[in-house]
Amino acid sequence: MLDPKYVRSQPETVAAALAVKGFTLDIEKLNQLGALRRDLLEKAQSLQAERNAYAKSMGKAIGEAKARGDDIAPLKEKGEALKIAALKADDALDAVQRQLDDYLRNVPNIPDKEVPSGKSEEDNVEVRRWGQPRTFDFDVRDHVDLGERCGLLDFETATKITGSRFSVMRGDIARLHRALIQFMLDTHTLEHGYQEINVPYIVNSESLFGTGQLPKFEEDLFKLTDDRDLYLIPTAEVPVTNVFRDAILDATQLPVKFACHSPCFRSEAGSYGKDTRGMIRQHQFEKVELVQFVHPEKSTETLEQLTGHAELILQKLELPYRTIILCGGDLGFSAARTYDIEVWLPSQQRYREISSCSNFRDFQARRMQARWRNPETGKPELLHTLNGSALAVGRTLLAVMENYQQSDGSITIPQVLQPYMGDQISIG
RNA sequence: GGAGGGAUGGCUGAGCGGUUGAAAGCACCGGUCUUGAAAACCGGCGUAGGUUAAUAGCCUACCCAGGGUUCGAAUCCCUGUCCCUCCGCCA
Repeated sequence: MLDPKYVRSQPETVAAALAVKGFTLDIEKLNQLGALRRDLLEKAQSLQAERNAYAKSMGKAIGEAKARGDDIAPLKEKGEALKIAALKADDALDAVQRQLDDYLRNVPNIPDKEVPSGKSEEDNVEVRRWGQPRTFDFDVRDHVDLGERCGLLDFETATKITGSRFSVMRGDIARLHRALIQFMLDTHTLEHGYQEINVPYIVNSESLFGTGQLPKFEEDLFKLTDDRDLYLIPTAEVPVTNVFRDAILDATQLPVKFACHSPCFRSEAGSYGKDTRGMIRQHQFEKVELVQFVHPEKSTETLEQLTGHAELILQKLELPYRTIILCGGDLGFSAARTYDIEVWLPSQQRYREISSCSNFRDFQARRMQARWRNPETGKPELLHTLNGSALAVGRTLLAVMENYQQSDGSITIPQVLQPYMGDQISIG
């Protein structure tokens, strides 16, 4: 959520910034509701003050009246009238406040100044490229063919068990998948100073509101049908970021850096017919996620570091990639700036997204009330939150399969993964 | 699943219908004292919103959350959430 005070005081500036994201801020509506709210608030508060003062005076008055044997009913009458007036004023205020909240909760984060303008992914800007796509002297297979050939990647069985957009992995492919997870977690915990964390894969709606998936994007989620208001996580970002919901951290604790492996569940409603082949877009996939909580002045540089941590995984795996900065129109609801990392897929002859690293500034922190105590002021202030995939495991697996395939359909295991595979060097 | 007991400020913990935004202790900050520190003593010390030039005052809300009773609720009632103890079941 944006700071309501900031929106109120600089509506034109906010509106201009949000336009980059393709969002039209209804200044008229905000001004109107804001002015109305202020009037109603003042009215409600002064009525309440009157009511409180009267109630306070009543303690003594009733005692005295009783001592004299007087009827106390007349004394209560005025109190009753004040109560009714105050409740009425509260109701009027609540109605306006709710409208204002509903509106503000659905306003996206303001993009950084450096974010390029643009409507869609066409307008994203490449910032760097690493590695040279390999040239093959044979016809490349995609991961589906490669998996079928060794019999260890099976989409048909998954369809039988559950439905479309699921997969079954067996044997060395399942092991390679697991090796990738171990490798990623070890790299981030041992080399980049992240603490490994394991969290629930089912979360409540408050957590989803905190990170910004709710209220706007409920259709992307799997919701449990019992009456407990729970959802499967679409990303570990949700439980891990909410670790510090309603918390006040000490300045000495910062930065907090978590690395989390988890499955992710996405309904993929609205992506029918898109990436239907293979494991690019699945309802269930696994991911190693990095999450950081930092001092507000550090988040800009932290995003660069965090993106670098994700890139290093691809470098160690020797997979060619490029990094792009998302344009305003492609930027997510909660993000102020996002870098996507795209890995080279020989079967598609193009780069495909394998990681997304974002700075949310105080947007999520405000929704979650995740704060730190500033020693300079002694006051709690909002943190900045960031996260990034490092990496999406399923997509990394298929990138390894395709980039490391041999003419006979076997797959060479990248050097850094061999220790995690019992020094095995090839699959199939 | 059954039977009980809880939830109060950064922490511990009183209060159980009216001068309680909340005793007391700890922690923290400022001061006195001291060569320095500790101890002792004095003072301060929640968050959010409104008003305001103001981080000054004043006002409002908040004692798990949401409803209710009452002129008046941290205190009484209802619902929910979470925690604890015992029994049962269970990976």
